Amino acid sequence: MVSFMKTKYMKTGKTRTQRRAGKTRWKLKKAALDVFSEKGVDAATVEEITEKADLGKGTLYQHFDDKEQMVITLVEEALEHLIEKIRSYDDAPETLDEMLEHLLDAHYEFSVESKEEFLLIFQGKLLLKLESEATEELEQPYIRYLEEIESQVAMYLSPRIDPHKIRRLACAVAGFVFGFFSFAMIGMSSDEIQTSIKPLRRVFVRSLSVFLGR
Amino acid sequence: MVSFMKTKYMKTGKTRTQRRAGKTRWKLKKAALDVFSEKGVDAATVEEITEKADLGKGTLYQHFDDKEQMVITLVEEALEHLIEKIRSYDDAPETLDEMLEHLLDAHYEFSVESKEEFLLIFQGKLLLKLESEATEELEQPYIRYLEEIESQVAMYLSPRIDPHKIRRLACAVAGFVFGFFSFAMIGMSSDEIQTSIKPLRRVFVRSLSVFLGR
DNA sequence: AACATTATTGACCTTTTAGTCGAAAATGAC
DNA sequence: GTCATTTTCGACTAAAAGGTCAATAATGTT
Repeated sequence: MVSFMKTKYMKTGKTRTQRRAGKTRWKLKKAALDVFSEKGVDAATVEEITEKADLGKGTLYQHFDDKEQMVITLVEEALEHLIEKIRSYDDAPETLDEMLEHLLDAHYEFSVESKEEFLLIFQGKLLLKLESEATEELEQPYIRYLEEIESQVAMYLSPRIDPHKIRRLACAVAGFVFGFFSFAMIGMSSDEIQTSIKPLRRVFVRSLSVFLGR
Repeated sequence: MVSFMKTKYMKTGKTRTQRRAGKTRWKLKKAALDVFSEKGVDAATVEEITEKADLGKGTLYQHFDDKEQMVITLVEEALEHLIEKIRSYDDAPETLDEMLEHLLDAHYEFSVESKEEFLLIFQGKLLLKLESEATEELEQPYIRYLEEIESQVAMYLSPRIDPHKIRRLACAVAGFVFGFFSFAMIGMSSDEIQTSIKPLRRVFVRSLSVFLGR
């Protein structure tokens, strides 16, 4: 019988069994993220994931309903991380331009530091447009992400500005970043990408700023 | 025995049998494009395609080696169409700005007129980044597409301009367009997309133009 | 230690799907 | 019309992959 937690586990609130399960879940997510970003969500197989995680196949189904649920979980978390990145800055941007630059930088850094999650977000976005059962569940976190960008930008704008206009701006920022990198990965070396983003960022920011009527 | 073409077929150079086969191939491509853009390349099955084309399964394998080969063919054709769209304009752009605006317009119109091909191009680009056997064969047409943008733009620039800079510009144009629409499709109605692209286009063009040192 | 609970396992079952092939249909040549 | 050639067809095979579950291992409780 479980009754309630023994005193010796009060510190972490977790028994060893729970920690083991937690670690297993983590290993599964890590492996899945790797495989998804490497081969694509659809092409990835459950066995590849469990193999990479060095776990039995059944274990995955202990922790997740199915592959689709797993994708949703990972996309949600990835977008959460991206949002965190967007929210955190060393020193707060003082002008709209600075904020826009920060946004592009945050995306760029995220694409470098968390390449796997970046690729997953990109894939998930595509899945959204394609007929899929999970569309609604998957759409939610993307909306939240766009809203985060909007709210960050809105701070620098008159409250009377057309919300649609801000939405367009958010789409433009997200689209430009994801789109540019995706094309850049085809036609440019990673060095070139790095040196390219700086000057392009400046002009892009300038144009967005103008777009918002500054 | 076939010997050589009879006079009555000299006009088209095709017998009725050949025309039938040609039409069948066309129906297969059309159906595949629909299914690929609707459910995604990976999720699409061969039977869905032949079903939609109202043809037997074996027929597909008469015309294409396999699904992958089919994807490559369709992506190549789609990019060819996009390139044609880029090349054709009512009256030739006179300035760099006009050319850049034309480029964005061409992409936008293409995304509306040939939504299926647009989505396929988008998917193919993603496949490129993911581990895939067809990577090289698929990469080629995308490079050609980027080069087409570059050559269009180069006409308005001093020949001494850094080729890398033009490549960056091409990536930016392609990335912005594909990325923006992809995100716009999540967060905006198609009316909003349409009214959004105009003002964004102008400022984006302006900033690209500045980027090129004009 | 003995027993209860929870987590893990991988052989197994089932469904799906790519790809094949001999038969049938359509067309061409005479 | 008759026979050759090309195209189409769909039942069939084999392989792959998702998902299940009874057995096993690890941990928790007394």
